[in-house]
Amino acid sequence: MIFSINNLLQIGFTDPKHLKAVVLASKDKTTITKLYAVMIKTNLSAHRNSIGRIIASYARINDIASARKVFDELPHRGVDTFNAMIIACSRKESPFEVLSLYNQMIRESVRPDSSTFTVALKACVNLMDLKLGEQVWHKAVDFGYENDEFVGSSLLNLYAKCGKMDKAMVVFDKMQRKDLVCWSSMLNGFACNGQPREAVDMYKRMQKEGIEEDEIVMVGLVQACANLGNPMLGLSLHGYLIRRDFDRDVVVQTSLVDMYTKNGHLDLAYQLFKKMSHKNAVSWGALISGFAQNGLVGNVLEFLMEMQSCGFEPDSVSLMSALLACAQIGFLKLGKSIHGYIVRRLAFDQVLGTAVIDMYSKCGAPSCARTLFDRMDSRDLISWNVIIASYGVHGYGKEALSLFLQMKETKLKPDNSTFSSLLSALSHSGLVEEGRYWFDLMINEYKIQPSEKHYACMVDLLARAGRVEEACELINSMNAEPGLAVWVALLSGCHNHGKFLIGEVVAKKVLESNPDDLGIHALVSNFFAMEEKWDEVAGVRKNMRRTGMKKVPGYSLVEVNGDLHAFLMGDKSHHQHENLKSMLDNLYQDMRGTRCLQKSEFGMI
DNA sequence: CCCGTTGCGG
Repeated sequence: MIFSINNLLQIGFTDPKHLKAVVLASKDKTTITKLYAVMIKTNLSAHRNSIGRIIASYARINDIASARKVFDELPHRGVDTFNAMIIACSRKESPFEVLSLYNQMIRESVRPDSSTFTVALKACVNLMDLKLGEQVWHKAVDFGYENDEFVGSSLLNLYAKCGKMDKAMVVFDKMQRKDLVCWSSMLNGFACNGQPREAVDMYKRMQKEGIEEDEIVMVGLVQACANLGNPMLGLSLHGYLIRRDFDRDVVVQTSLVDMYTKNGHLDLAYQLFKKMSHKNAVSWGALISGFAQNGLVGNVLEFLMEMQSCGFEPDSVSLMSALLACAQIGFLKLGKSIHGYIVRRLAFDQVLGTAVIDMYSKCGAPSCARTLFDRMDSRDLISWNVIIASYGVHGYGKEALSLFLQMKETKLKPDNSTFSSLLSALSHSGLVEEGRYWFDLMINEYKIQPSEKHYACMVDLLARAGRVEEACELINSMNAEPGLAVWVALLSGCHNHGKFLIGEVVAKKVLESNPDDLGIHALVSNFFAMEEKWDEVAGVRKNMRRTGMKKVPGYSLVEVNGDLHAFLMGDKSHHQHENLKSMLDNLYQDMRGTRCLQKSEFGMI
């Protein structure tokens, strides 16, 4: 039976059967308010969940304040009214309100049900509060919801989002009944926690048990494929998605675009993107960030403009990619205007602010970076890491250390990248003793196991200062087999300080790992040249020509009034080449004349 | 009522 609202408002309604039709039909505030007034007058308001439906109606039109008013005016609140209010707050993403209502229920001895616990757990996920979530779960068990699929999948999701896949796995295996959401929570959890192999295993297990998959499960699988670094697997998955007709979903398409860019197939990513009939801001973000991560700066800027012409204003994700692109090529002028746009149109928050600061640092304006860093409202771990790295790469080891000491005064705990930046800064400034001191403290006080990067920094630090033997001792103390970066740092030290005997062994080690970097081969070649071992030099040179090296040699890029000028080794194509060459010759003569030129005399920009 | 896409650092 269908009733029109006006009809019901006229005749009044006394039958609970009217409720569903009434509330479903109410789409504007005035009607809902009228309905509420009628309900209060009739005995219907006493009917189970009639008021809950009014609250839900207000929530549906996003008028939480009215919903709250109705809720607060009620003399007696049952589980359904509480749930309606809790779900309304959950839609609005107000986890604190959700949990406050949940606590109120417990206090007033209103028995929560499955949906109460489900939504309360989701609030804990939003807050990333594992401890609180586990408390809610224990309460759910007390009330007999241990085997509820909704509560169970929320718990799995809590563990997944907090990076506790081991705990999730224990719960999952003990679950008596699992719905599709439970499976996708696990699969997506593995995919998002850097365990793509386990995600694929989970999918295989699903197939073995005959579970019917959906788009959401497939998104997790695509993400796993993106991180597996197996482009062929990604291609065949895409084929499967087409055959199963799962490829028409925007989210599936966007995750495929992301997968292709992560696997280096930018052409396929763009082809797919072009074919998408509905693109959202996230799709644009995936495309732009994919090209930015692969260093294709021109495309990033082009897409950013195309995005605008399609009616999407640049958001924080696309601008972050644009800033990364500017940082890569030193495009200070564009970086500055993006900074301006962010201040005017968005917010200079922690994440965007840090990206801007990093951009200034990489574009050769470390003092701008520092000024912005000091002006930030709040700084997270990455902000500190960026500013410490900024001083390091510009050769200000002492300042990097001083900022590190300031960071120690905050609540933030330095992590392995903080120490990477610090040690690298100390290394480039020749602060050997400080480097040794903080390296030891990192291990003993901060309990951070030194990684390959840290060892490479330390070997660089010692070898650069000519303490090659000490560097060798450090390498011998390593648990794992040293990687290429360590040997290159050591060889560089041997080259600069004429350590023939050690260098020869190290050069062999470097060549053994078949580096695809031209610069490394050049270093080995230069080392042999210093030893006047011309046969070896010829061998390395021949090898360089024979095997196409992946990494192109370094080149300088200078921006003048918004125009970019690139200079490659031996490249004479610049229109002012002769002028530039004589200018550089003059500068070089001047510098040789000024014997004790200090770095600080260059000043900061 | 529970699960899905993009994003700052070495």
